[in-house]
Formats: sequence, structure tokens, C-alpha cells
Amino acid sequence: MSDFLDKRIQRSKAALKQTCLDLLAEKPFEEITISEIVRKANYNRGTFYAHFHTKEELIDEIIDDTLGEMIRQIRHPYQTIHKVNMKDLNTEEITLFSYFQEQAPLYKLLLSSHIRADFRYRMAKAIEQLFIAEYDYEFSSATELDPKWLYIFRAHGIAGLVIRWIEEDFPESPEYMAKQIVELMLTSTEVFYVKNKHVPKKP
Amino acid sequence: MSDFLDKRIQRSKAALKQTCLDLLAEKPFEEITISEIVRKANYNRGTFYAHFHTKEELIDEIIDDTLGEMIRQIRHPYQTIHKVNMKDLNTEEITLFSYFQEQAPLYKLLLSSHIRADFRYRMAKAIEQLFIAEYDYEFSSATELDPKWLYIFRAHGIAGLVIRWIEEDFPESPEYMAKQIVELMLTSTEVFYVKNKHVPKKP
DNA sequence: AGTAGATTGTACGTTAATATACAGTCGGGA
DNA sequence: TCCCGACTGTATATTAACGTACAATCTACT
Repeated sequence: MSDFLDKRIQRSKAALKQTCLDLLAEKPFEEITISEIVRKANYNRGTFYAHFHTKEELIDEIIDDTLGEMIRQIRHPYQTIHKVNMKDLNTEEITLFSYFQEQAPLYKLLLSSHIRADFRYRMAKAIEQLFIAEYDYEFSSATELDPKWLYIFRAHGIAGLVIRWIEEDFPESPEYMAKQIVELMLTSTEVFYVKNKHVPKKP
Repeated sequence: MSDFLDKRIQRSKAALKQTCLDLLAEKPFEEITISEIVRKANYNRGTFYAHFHTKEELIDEIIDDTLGEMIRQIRHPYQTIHKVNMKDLNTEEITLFSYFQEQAPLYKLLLSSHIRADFRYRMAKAIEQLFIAEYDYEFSSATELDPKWLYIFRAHGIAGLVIRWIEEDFPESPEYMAKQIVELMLTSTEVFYVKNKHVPKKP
């Protein structure tokens, strides 16, 4: 078993990560030093270097942890079932949005200017990879659409949507957002109109 | 330097103590097992035995820590001055009561039925020992009072008062209580009346 | 009465975290 | 300009915490 982790390692890494987040709430990432982190966390500096080479590596792992948990939340409604019919999906099973609300301070932090890392893109990328790895679409009609682009499109669409929802301080309820997501998955627009064009008058 | 403590020791003991308090909020002390504490704290059972022989020893150290901090709060107004005149004392310097309010959950727990230890008595005893060790009264007039009894009397009086204040959920403000304490120290009652006796009528 | 499961106390070899030291870099103040 | 203090990166011996194991006790269940 290689994914087994000594309790000391679990603790040390978790404490250093949490302390880094605490400091990040006060000041930008660039102003935080490794010495400062270990001092506040009450760890030896050597312990930091035993697990991370740089503080960038630390923040990367924080982001990976966070996005990993987000992915688990997205998976939640489909844990048991194999064939998912969006129209029948119980939106109460979609826990993603209330998860974001619970973790609002964390996500606000990772989206803030205190951290330069491209968190927005990484979130979209994580969702994209989940879709590609675990989900398979069944297209109702003959189409030449490469699923790849559907995955990318939807992943980045969802990421953009939830980030906006977070940044606007959750203007709608999680339940509302869950229903919106389902609707978005179900919506295809065969016809659309170009605005501000004159309808040709009949002769 | 014998009071120097390895960071690992600090962490392990602190974590085990805090976890014990967390469990104590849920269930009585007798129902808590050592295995349960280390399991929840995510420590090895051997680590517990490296620092404590029994869970009674653990709770004893929690109480000692707590009362130690309480003593520090009582000391606070007299940190710098040598000769204290109660009448001139700035009651804002008395931090004890707001400290209790901040630590209300902890003290409620230690006073609760979930722990059989005689916390009330130990609190009084701690105050008593502080008085004996660090304070010296100056008696204004000739008296045969043995200071020992004054110390005991006042220590247990103060303990009783603050415990009642905590148990009644802080019915008065910390500022009010601070002033009351000063008044109590200044009050001597030379004369008193026995109730429900008839005043002898003049002839 | 018997047995399965959990807790306790103790032991031991292994490993992560410790204190400590040293050389190098950097920025600010005299 | 030099110096001082702080941070970095690396190294090493020591030690606390680790996983693991075993025998003993206790409780609950049937």
C-alpha cells in the first residue's frame, strides 16, 4: 500500500497548508515567507523542506486538495447509478453548490488577488478532466460533434458560472443553481435570432 | 533549561487534551476511552502512554492548564506595581471576568456533570495558593486575625462568586463584576443587625 | 457458557520531526 | 560602503511518534 500515510506526515502537511491559508487571509502570497509559515505553525523549518521544495509547491498542493474535494462533490449525484437521465435527476443530490457556500472563505481566498495562481483555469481544467475520464454522453441524434469539445465547453461553462456565483456572494440559492445546471445540460437551441436586424417586410 | 519543550511534545499533548475536551462536550468522562481519544485525534495510542498513564492524568493536566491561565488573569492588574491600593485600582485592569466570558464553553464543561473532578474546589485552592504565595496584606488597625484565614476566606469567596456568575450565564457585565470585587475587598462590617428581633421600646 | 470484538498496557524496531549549525543571498540603515 | 538582521537551502545527530504485535481484561451478545 503506497497511498498509506504516516500520521506525522498527514499532520505536518495539513498544518503547514492551513497556516499558509491563514496567512493568505492577511497578506499576498509573495509577502509570505517559509520561515513565517513554520514559525506560526510551530514546526521546524526542516520539516517544511522535507515535504515541499518551495512555497509555490505548497500552494499548488492546497489547490489540488481543494479541487479534488470539489470533484468529489460533483461526482456525488452519480455515485451509484450508471445510466443518468438528466430529466429524472433529483436536484437535491447535487451538493456542489451548498458545498461552495460552506467553503466560501476558502474559495474567496483562492480567487482573491492575494494569490496569483490561475485558480480559475485550474478549476475548469479539473472539471474537464473529470468529464473526460468518467462520463460518456449519448447523443440523441446523428451529429458530427466531437465530444471533446462538449466536455471542454461544459467544463469551462460550469466553472465560469460557479465562480461568478461565488464572486457575487451567492445571489441565488444552491437549490436554484442546481436546477439551473440541469436545465443548462438539457438545453439545445436549434434556432436563434440575431438582434437589431430588421425583419423583412412583406411586399 | 528544563522547561524547554520539543515542538512534537507540545503538539501531541495539546491535541490529546483538546480532543478530550471535544469528546467531553458529547458524553461523560467515564464513557470516554483512551483508544477513542487517540483515534479521533489521529495519534498513535503509544503516544498517549508516553505522556499520560491514565485519562485521569490527562484531565488533571487540562484542569491545571486552565487554572494556571486563570491565575495569570488574576495577576494581571498587579504585574507592575508593588504596593496596591485597592481604592485607587483601575478596575479596567481586572481582566478576569471578560476572560471567563471568552472561555465560557471551557468553564461550563469543567463545571458540568460530565466531569466528576472537584473543579470548584480546585479553583478555590488555586486562588488560595496564589494569595499566600504572592500577596501580603497590610492591616489598618491592630487585629488578631491570622492572614491565613483571610486568604482562605477570600479565595473561596471569589471562586464561589465567579462560578455562580458563570453558571447563571453572566447576568452582570464583566465591568460590573470587577467593581463588585473591589468593593468586596474594601468592605468591612463593624456593625450588623440580627433580623426579626424587636427593637426594645423606650420606657 | 462460550465466543467475538474492543480496550488496555507494554514492548520494540523504524521513521519523521527535532534542534542546531553553516554558508549563501538579499534589503535597509548608519 | 559596510554591516546587520532575516530568509534560504542543506546537512546531521538525536528523539518523539510511528506501526505493529501480544497478552490480558472486559463487555455484549445468543
